[in-house]
Amino acid sequence: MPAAKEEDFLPLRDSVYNKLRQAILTGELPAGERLMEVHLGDKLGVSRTPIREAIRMLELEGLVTMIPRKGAMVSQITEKNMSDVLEVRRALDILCVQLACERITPEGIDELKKARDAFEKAVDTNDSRRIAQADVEFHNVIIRATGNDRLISLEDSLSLPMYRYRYEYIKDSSGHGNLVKEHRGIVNAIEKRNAEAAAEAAGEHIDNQRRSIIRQIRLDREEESMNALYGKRR
Amino acid sequence: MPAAKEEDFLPLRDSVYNKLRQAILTGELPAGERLMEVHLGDKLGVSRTPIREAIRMLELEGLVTMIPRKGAMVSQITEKNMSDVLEVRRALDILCVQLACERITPEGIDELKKARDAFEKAVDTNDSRRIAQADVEFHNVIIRATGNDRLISLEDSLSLPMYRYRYEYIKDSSGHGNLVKEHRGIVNAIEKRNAEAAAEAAGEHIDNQRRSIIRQIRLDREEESMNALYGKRR
DNA sequence: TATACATTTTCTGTATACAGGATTCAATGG
DNA sequence: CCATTGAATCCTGTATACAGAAAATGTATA
Repeated sequence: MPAAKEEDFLPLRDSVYNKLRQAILTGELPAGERLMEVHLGDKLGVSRTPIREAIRMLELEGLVTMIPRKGAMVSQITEKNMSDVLEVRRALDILCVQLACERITPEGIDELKKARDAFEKAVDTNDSRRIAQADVEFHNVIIRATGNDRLISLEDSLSLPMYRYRYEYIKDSSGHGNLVKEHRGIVNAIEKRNAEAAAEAAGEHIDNQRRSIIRQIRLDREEESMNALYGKRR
Repeated sequence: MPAAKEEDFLPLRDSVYNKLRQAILTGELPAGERLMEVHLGDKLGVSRTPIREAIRMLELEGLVTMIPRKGAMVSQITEKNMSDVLEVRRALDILCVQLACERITPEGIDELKKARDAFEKAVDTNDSRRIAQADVEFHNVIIRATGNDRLISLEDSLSLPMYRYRYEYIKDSSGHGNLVKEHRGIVNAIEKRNAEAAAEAAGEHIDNQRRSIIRQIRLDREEESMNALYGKRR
């Protein structure tokens, strides 16, 4: 046998879950959109059963809201909501770098530096999509270095809701070199295993992110109310 | 109409979810137990559909583990696992008290003091069940005072896995008055809105909890291997 | 006795059927 | 012209049916 190729079986519910998740995060399914089971079913070519199970999962993650006997809808993103998530993420991101300082292996440090360099290269290209991807990978290296599985999965699900604002955030920050500077600071602190400095750098990093995202939400809301004024509500 | 009595409709899936959750946390469904859909179905008098949806939710919470095409089982509690959860909870508990210092209202402080007193009274009775309940309520007051909905629901789901050890932990600590002392420290710090002191007190509180739980897990494991030695495996 | 293979059983995964609550819209009465 | 009611429709909640994978069991052969 060439390699471990077993267990590549993916239940439909998971495939549906991923697709819906993606659609919500990219805005293809906008906030407030109703998720009707039959409709989604024939759009995705599956029956209601996997759809329902996927919705149950999205519900527990907070991406969709259920009203009994009424149905599911894409959760509204409010400033409060996002602010709550960011508050939690701030604490967990700091925990991540602190743990990374204790536990990262030499290979982990190499990996981290590679991720940092890849990120800087991506910034040079000015390709938002690539920058975003490199940014995610950078953070993933740190998160994995904690070795804490629960933390890994929590970070994953708490990052989700803000993916919609990622591009704007990157456009905001990458031009000024802020992101690059912040990443360097984090890497340096972790390499020296200086938990305090790492915590500070990570805290600043997410505070900047918060500012950018909150500003974006306010812009969106403004635009929305303008549209409403001009009767552009669909 | 006498009062708002609407929306007391609870889908079966939620009822099943609660029952299974309870059964897992009380140990009625021990770790490793397979959750078979038809079996649970006729035990609870419902069809497979609500069972499956409840299992999807428990899975995302980490209480059950799925193996594709094999089925679901109650998640094994390992020391690593619990340690991961406690590590995250430590960060979040500290965040809770810090936020509470900023945001708690005068009424919140009253409520907190009441919860503290109720807890002390419960300790006097030496009734573990009652102590546990008062302890949960005490923490809930603090958590609610943060006003952060995401934090509230996360704390809820992160507390779950350790409910199994709660009684032992309380027997460990309440005798020595540790718990009472720690709670007092937390209340004092929050009342003075001294975030730093509150953080320290909360950190110590959960560190003690951790010690007790880890010790308990090791005891359990020892006992288990003894049973295995004597052929008491079922 | 042990091993390999066929068979049967037992579950999960997925689709579909059926019942009842909610919503809509039009007809009717004020 | 507006409010009310009732039927038609839509959609969720729940049950059930069917197909295929995995495990268990049994059987034959070395």
